[in-house]
Amino acid sequence: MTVTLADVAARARVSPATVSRVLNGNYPVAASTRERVLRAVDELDYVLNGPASSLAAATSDLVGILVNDIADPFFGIMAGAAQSAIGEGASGRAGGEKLAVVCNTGGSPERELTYLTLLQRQRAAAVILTGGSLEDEEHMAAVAAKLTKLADAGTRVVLCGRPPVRGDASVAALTFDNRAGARRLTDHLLTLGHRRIGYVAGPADRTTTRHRLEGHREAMSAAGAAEGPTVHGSYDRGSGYDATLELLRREPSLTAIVAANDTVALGACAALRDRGLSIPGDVSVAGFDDLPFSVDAVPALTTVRLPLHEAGARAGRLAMATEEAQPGGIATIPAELMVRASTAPPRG
Amino acid sequence: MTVTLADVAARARVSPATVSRVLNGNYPVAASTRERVLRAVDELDYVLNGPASSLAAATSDLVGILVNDIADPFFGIMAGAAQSAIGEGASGRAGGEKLAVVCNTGGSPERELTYLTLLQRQRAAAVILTGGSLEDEEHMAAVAAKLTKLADAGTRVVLCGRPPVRGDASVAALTFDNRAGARRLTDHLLTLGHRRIGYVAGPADRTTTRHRLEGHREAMSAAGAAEGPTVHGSYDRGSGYDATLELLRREPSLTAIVAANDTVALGACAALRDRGLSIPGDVSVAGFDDLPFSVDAVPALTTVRLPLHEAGARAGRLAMATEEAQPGGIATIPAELMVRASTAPPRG
DNA sequence: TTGAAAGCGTTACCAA
DNA sequence: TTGGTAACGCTTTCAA
Repeated sequence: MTVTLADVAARARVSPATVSRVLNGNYPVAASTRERVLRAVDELDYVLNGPASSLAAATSDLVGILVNDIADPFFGIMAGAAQSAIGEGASGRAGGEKLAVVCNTGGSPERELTYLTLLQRQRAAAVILTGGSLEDEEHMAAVAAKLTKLADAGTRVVLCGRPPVRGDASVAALTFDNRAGARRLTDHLLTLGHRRIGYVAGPADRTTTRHRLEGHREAMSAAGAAEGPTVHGSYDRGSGYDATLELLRREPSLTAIVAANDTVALGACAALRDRGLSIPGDVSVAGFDDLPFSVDAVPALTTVRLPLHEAGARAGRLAMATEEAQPGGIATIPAELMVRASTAPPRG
Repeated sequence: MTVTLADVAARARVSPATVSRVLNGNYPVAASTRERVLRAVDELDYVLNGPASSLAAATSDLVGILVNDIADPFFGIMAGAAQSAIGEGASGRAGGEKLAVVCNTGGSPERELTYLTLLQRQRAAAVILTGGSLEDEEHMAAVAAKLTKLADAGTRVVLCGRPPVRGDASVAALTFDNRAGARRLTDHLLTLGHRRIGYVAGPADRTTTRHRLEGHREAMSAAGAAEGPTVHGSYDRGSGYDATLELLRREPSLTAIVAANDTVALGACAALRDRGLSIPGDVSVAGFDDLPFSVDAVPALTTVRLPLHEAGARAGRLAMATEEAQPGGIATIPAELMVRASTAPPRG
């Protein structure tokens, strides 16, 4: 029923081995032979059997990209960039096409492990984990073990925007300087004269949450400003909305709010509007990330710009083990403050 | 080096066949035997070899989800929902875990076909195509041929938010009523008294673009309103921004703008703000889709709500061939007008 | 440069 | 309920 390599070989009057070599382009094949084979492939409309190929070669052309929330543009941008980088490097087997697969963990540690197992089962060529990690000893150990096993089996592992795995030189990491970013974000508000600053944080048990909060506090104490109220929530808009209302309840005199990411910042803005407060007239808002809609949607939002495209592309290239490949290497992408719109100084 | 089924069998003192049966849960196995096998699996930390399994079973547990733009929350929501639906139906082989893989075509017809080939090569269990399709005879024929081939090979194919393939009863389709949605959106503005309405359309060669534009025009002519200016662009924010400026240039007296989707609508709002126009005081904006940030980000945006979650979940279930699976069936999800915030009537 | 043949690790059919 | 054993379709030495 289905066309196999043998059929193509018969039609081209060569051995299956030769067809395989033509398709993979790894071995020298006479030009005339190659052409005959390719014609046969075309005429028979032959499509390589991936599983069979992967079984024999002990590796597949699947590249897994794990994200915490596929509906969040933050991850979309990184995944898209990584995917492009992977596609460009096309040089593998059978046409060199890699299949970049985006896996949505939804922030659940179980699903994260499940996907890693699934990718391990598929003998994935590479795995890229994006975004912050859960700060749970047991889970981190489980993930670390899994990643080591993957790496040992020949799968390239890259962490992007997630802290490196201690003591594993086979896992490459690319991190964001969350602490410095949050510091600069807060510094900006302090420079404008704000002193009563509230903080909307992410989930308490995530690395990004902790690092950003630490950076914020460093800036506050360095400036001699009293630490304002902090409310934790998940990294989404609804959470930013609720947390902001809570901040205002605790401290009605706030003149600025720092949000753990842009999506949260949007929620904060919505809450402020609903409270009848103008932005940034009454309260200024600052957020992390670099989401495409933040500039337009929120006229006066200060944002730390994370080079998502670049990071994603770089992770993709690392995963493909090309020029930059340095397993075990740790590169940190510095947070770069960028005032996307002038946040106003406090009134009075 | 790596642990195989045979290793597990030896350790559990049973045959490989039995181990396979335990792992797949398809055949009756004595409870005591099962337990012995599972213990061995655990002790050896065995992970099934996916490619080998897929080769022997002639099918894999991969489910492909093609999206036009992974950074667009619209697709993220659909992909996430489909993925959940797929995960729930866990009943397949080897633990029943399906690997949902999201493939980003970037709207490129070539990449769309490439991904379909890749999924065909992987012997994917199902493929879900989301979003509008390019209206190009040649490309549509190529995709239709590919889909038919996939379906013939046992891959379930589902179209979600994309017009059905003519004459192929093996491909299930789930469509949005784009025409009626656009009509109701425009009707809403007309009812408020708007007469000078501009339209920001998507790319000229997409089905969604055409259907929505047709619905808009139907509403205009039915109300006896003169057709306003239309500008085409891609389905992103920057495009909405530019198109809006162009609309205002052509027709400074516009009192309302209809955008082909919410992302575009956000761009339109940004442009209006930059022009010093208040929304909806000077100009009202209406958009398609149901993006999570539209309500908060844009105070007065009228939106046609597409039941994305439901559609995605349903597509996922269709793909899994569970209760609703009706290959060849065509289900249409009606557009439902939902005023998310009161769009204002025109001034004067 | 090409061919022959031995795997690769599972599944599924046929017996027992 | 379990075991034996052909496939499954490709890759890759080893020879020629």
